Amino acid sequence: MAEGAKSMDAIMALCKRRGFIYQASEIYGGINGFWDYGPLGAQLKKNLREAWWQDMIMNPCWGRKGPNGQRVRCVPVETRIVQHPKVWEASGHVGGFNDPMVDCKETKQRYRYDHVSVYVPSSGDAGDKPFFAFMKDSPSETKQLKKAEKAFGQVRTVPLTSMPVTDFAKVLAPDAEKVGSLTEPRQFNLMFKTYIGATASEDDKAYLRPETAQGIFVQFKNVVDTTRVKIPFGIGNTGTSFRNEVTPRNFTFRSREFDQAELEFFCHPSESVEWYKFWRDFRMEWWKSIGLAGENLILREHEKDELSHYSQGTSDVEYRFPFTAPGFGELEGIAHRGDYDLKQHQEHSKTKLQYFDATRGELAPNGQPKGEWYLPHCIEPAAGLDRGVLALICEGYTKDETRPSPEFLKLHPRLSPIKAAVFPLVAKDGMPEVAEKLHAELTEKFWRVGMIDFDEKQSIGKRYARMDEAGTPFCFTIDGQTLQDQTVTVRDRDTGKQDRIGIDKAGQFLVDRLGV
RNA sequence: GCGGGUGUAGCUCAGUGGUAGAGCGUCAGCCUUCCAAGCUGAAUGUCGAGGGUUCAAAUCCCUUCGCCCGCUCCA
Repeated sequence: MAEGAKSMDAIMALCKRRGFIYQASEIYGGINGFWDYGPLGAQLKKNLREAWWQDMIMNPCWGRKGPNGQRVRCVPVETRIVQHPKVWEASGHVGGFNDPMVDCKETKQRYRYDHVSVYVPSSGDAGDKPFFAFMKDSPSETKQLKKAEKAFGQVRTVPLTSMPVTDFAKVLAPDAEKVGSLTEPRQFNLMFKTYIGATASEDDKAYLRPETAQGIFVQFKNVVDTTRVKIPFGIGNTGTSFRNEVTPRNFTFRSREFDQAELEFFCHPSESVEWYKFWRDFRMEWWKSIGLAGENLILREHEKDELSHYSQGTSDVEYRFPFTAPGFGELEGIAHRGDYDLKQHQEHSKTKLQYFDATRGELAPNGQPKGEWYLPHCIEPAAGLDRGVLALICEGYTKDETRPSPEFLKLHPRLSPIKAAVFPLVAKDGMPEVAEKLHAELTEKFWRVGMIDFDEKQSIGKRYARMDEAGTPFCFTIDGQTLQDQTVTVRDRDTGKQDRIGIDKAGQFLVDRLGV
């Protein structure tokens, strides 16, 4: 790698040191899979969410036109973490959110239940001999085949799922020496359970949502009926989701509680593939625009055999995190979901979710279209905000031993929690007073988008270094010359270079660079 | 869930049975006219937690929790 491998330990240390990310409940020993944001992290994440909201909902795709030649239109919703339990039955999360696994008690291997195959005798009766389990395309396949042929002669292959669990006692696991080491299949349901009502019983069972998207589908009809939206249009939803990950890992990357920013874009089936490509490309461009430009970001189109049965295309925006390198980790999935979700909810809720499109259908005698009822197809760009924050921090984290401040965070000015800092070069000769005035002025102007810092303590070098670690892009310094000609120096975080500008131009300088 | 590693100040770590330490950071004062500079001083510790052995445990034993890595899995 050109810039050398970044150390995740160093990044995590900086995150804590500067107040970006803390372990949740740390003073109680921490809690696996949960992370809190400190002052700078909270602001950074808010800025990321805001950027998403602005560029997806308020001014979708920066005002550009979609494949239909018109401006992209999107509206927001905010739906609840707890929904009717049937929502998750309809969505498929209750049934198949995770695959059952079987464990081998002898080898401690874990296998996906539906991936294990078994050699059985063609005759069907194994007598007192074992069944030989194996994993396709693994060494166990040929090894077990030899044993099975020796035992039975003619063999055939059946999936483990077709065998009664009571027969597991006779199964020789793929890499085991003794028979009967496989546990019964265990269902891992990743959904958090909760109970509604103060006298909670099993009958009151509900779930914390595993994704925000379903809230959109469930309210699709209300949005169409009440807000004069016309297809094609999108509905955005952001918020917290929960998944009981088997293995929370890699800092905040796989957390059990995390925030998503999801858009469901509804369109006519005939235009869905074009919209899919449009969103896929825009979402990639968007991540680049906020600072993930470079070879660490890729758009990966799923292979045909990776696609869900209903999908005509899915791609992931993936970032090369230090812990995934040389591989990549998913930041966002852009999926063509067809009409799968609306159809599911239509069936389960017995509520008509079809859309009446007055611009389509045959022409009536008066020349107007008769209209067409259809279930819209849906394009789903679903981003992980915590993963986004982590990617921004990893990408921004830079180590350069030749600098006076060897560690710094190259955050895009639009995302940086502290937008600028104001320093008196020394805390005397009237400089603090001038600096405080500028600080107040800039705060007044920029508090909506981020913090403006003021610091007069210690040496100027330490103050620059602190701001470098916080990812603050610009520092204004009041010096002796300021008092004579009303100019200040502005220092660039990434280059350390300084320019001198009029003190009255500082605000405009930031406006030009913050993307506000 | 399994295996390996690890846990001492905000951070990085030293401390192998006998008074809890260092560097950096932080804070205060002095100094200082541009890059973690210098001087002086200060604060900060359930030694991850619980139990055991011992006259005495950060140190030995058991249990447990968190984090990191691998397996597995996955957005």
